[in-house]
Amino acid sequence: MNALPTPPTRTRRKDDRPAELLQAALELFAEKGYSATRSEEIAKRAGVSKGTLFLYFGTKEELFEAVVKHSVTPVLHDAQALAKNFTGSASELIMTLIRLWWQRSGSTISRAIPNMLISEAHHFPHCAAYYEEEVLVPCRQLVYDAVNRGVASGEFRPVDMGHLWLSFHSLLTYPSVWEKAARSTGSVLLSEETDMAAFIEQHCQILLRGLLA
Amino acid sequence: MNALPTPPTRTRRKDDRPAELLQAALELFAEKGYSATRSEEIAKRAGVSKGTLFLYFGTKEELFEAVVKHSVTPVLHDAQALAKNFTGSASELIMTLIRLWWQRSGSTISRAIPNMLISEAHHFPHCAAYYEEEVLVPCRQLVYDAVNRGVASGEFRPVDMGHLWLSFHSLLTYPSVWEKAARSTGSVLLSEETDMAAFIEQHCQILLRGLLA
Amino acid sequence: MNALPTPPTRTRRKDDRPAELLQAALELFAEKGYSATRSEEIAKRAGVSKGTLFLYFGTKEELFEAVVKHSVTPVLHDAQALAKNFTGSASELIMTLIRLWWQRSGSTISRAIPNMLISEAHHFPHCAAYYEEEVLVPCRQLVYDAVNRGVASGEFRPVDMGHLWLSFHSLLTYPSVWEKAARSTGSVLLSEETDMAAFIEQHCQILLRGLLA
Amino acid sequence: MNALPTPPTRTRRKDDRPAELLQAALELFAEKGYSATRSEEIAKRAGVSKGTLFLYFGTKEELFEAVVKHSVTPVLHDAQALAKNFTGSASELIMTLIRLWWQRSGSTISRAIPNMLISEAHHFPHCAAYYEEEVLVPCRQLVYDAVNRGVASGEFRPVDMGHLWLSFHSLLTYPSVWEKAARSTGSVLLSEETDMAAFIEQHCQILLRGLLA
DNA sequence: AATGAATGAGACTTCATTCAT
DNA sequence: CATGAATGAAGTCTCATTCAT
Repeated sequence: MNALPTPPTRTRRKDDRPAELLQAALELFAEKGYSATRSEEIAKRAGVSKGTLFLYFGTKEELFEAVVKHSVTPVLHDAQALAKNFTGSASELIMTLIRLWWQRSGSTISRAIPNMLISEAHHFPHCAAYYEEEVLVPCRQLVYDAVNRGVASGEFRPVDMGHLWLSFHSLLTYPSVWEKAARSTGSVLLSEETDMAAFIEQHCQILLRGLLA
Repeated sequence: MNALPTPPTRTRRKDDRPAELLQAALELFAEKGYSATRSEEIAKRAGVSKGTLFLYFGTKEELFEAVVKHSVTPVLHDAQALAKNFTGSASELIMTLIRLWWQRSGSTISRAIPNMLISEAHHFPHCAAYYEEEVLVPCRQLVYDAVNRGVASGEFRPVDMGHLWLSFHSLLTYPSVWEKAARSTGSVLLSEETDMAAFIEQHCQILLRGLLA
Repeated sequence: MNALPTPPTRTRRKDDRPAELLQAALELFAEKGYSATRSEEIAKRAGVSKGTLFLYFGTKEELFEAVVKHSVTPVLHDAQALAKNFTGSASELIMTLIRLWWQRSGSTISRAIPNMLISEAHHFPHCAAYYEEEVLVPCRQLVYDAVNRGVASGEFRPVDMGHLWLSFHSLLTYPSVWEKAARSTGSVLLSEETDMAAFIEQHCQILLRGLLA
Repeated sequence: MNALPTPPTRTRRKDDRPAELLQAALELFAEKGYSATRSEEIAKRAGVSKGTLFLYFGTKEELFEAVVKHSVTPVLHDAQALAKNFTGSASELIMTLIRLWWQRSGSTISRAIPNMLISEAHHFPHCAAYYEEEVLVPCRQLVYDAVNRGVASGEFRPVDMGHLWLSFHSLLTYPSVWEKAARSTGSVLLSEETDMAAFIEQHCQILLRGLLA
């Protein structure tokens, strides 16, 4: 009754703002896509005014690029480090990488990014190119190396590597697609209740089993 | 003054208008996505004026819905008919269905539809719901029936059917994603030269092999 | 009382619109300058909506450029034609040219253009460059030729031609400056009632007299 | 703890702030015009923060007004003093006044002011009115008195004084116009290399000669 | 039926000014 | 006094849709 919550007067929080804006932007981009999200909405969700957003990120496009880098880069680096030191079988390496990706990206809100990058690439051509070169190429390399190790050891039968990369790309991409589909229709088939983790697990196991020599 | 007796053959007849508009719309939607395609462009490609477009389809959204129905329904019906009369093994049935889908949809311009429906669903909520109920649900049923047949006959090991449907949904969806990605960035990894037919073939074989008992 | 003026419903006047918009734009630019004039205002004065303006001129900048060309080019061409065929003395030629400029430009609303081009050049760099090359250079040439003729015939004493061009440039420019000054303050000194034609006449006569050998 | 006995020489003293801000503002206004100059830029050039600028001058408009007064008033006062005590001919008085103006204003950065006042008057209506009353009116009086003296002594022929004032107003105004034109386009005709002092000299001599009886 | 000129809501971005620290 | 983070009004341009012809 008498304790009004802190009145939302202009607070100065220079250090926290970027992260707050990034988070708000990621959430809204994930919910509605890039172009359907209005800048002002992002600002409002971050608790600041429209102007403040543009104080930290000069352009909607720049903001998006920051969201992508912030969300994607650390996971990729960790995956590369993990692969470098891995000692188990090829199947185990692949499953471990997929699980890492799932925990850090696929199961989080940032899973929305890949499909957004694809569907709305014309809004941020620079970022799309960056993603291609700095994210997708290294990812493919990880897949190549892991599968080649398995083929060399006789664990896997030989397959076309270019096409196999697409199999994994499709996997990496799918939660993004699934989320948007489930979110935008009140989809029963693709409901939020789906246990995506279990799907990923089963799908990978089928794939790996199908690769065995 | 002297009207020619033979009416000019091949003259644009108004009966063809809807189909021509549908075709133009499909092409442009596939190239650039729904919202990036301007109504006027569609009209121009169909050789009519902007006003005429809205004469046949009251709304851009309605037009899109018509495009979807026009492209998707016949394929689905043929697939259902095929499955009903199929006599071979479960693996063979699945491969045959996938190949039918590939020939009639995945390899044609209409493959762009699924991802568009997902990415831009907020522009046509009604159509997205229609697609869910009238297309995805029957598709899933086809997968269920085929796989169940295989499990029953001992050809496949038992797996979670809900998750397996997602494996197939991801496959049905992927060419759409791939095309947009390859198109919008000058992607090397996802280049237009990729032999998608071969990828589909290999991917399915890995999946089916991974399902074997 | 009972005859309401024609209701301003959407009229289609494709042919007249550009000229109407050009006129409205010139008036407002002259009143308030380029950047202080809002696009919507121009549209409103021309009796159309904001969107219509951009239908005919893709950009505010383009509109301005059209205004400039429309206003300036014909006068320059006529002046060049006049000079080519002129047979009287150098003083007479100069007075005739100045009077032509005054009647067709200096005394009309388009006199506002020169100073606008100077003061707000950063808003339309392309147009400023065009004006320099296509208008100012030819103007200077007219002055050069006329004065040189006078010097050659012994009518004028020799003076520095570069500086003399500035004397004329300052004259060509001044009504633009004067108008804006008189308009923006309720200036008594530079009041609208000033007889600019008489000023021009006197100023030129002083200059020409000062040039006599 | 141990305060140095000699206070740091040349330290920025707050007494200098206004003058430093005024100088920075004049420079930037001269370079880019009033509205194209951002407040923050002025502050930065003066070595203070945006907030401090508004501490000394409550408004951008007030700042501009201070710049104008600071630049213009002293020169006017000196010119008035000079005229009062002058003993030579009318032509000599006029040339002397013009040279004073040139040295103290026309050849310095503050020459940018007159055209700015005219072109962007709508941003500072109050200042424009002040300038009219406190600067232009006295200036005209100086011209009137000087020329009348010449006419009375038989040195000049009689001319319309109102129009003659415009001749001088155009001269006082022109360097401002010329500078902006030369600066904003890479003008060849109005290049920075022009010897404006020589132009002024020649132009005045032509005018005075044209006035001789 | 067909046309295409006209409409106007809506989105991004700038920048003078305020105010908590 | 000084700072600079925060604000929000204002302006340009796009494009689906309407409607006079």
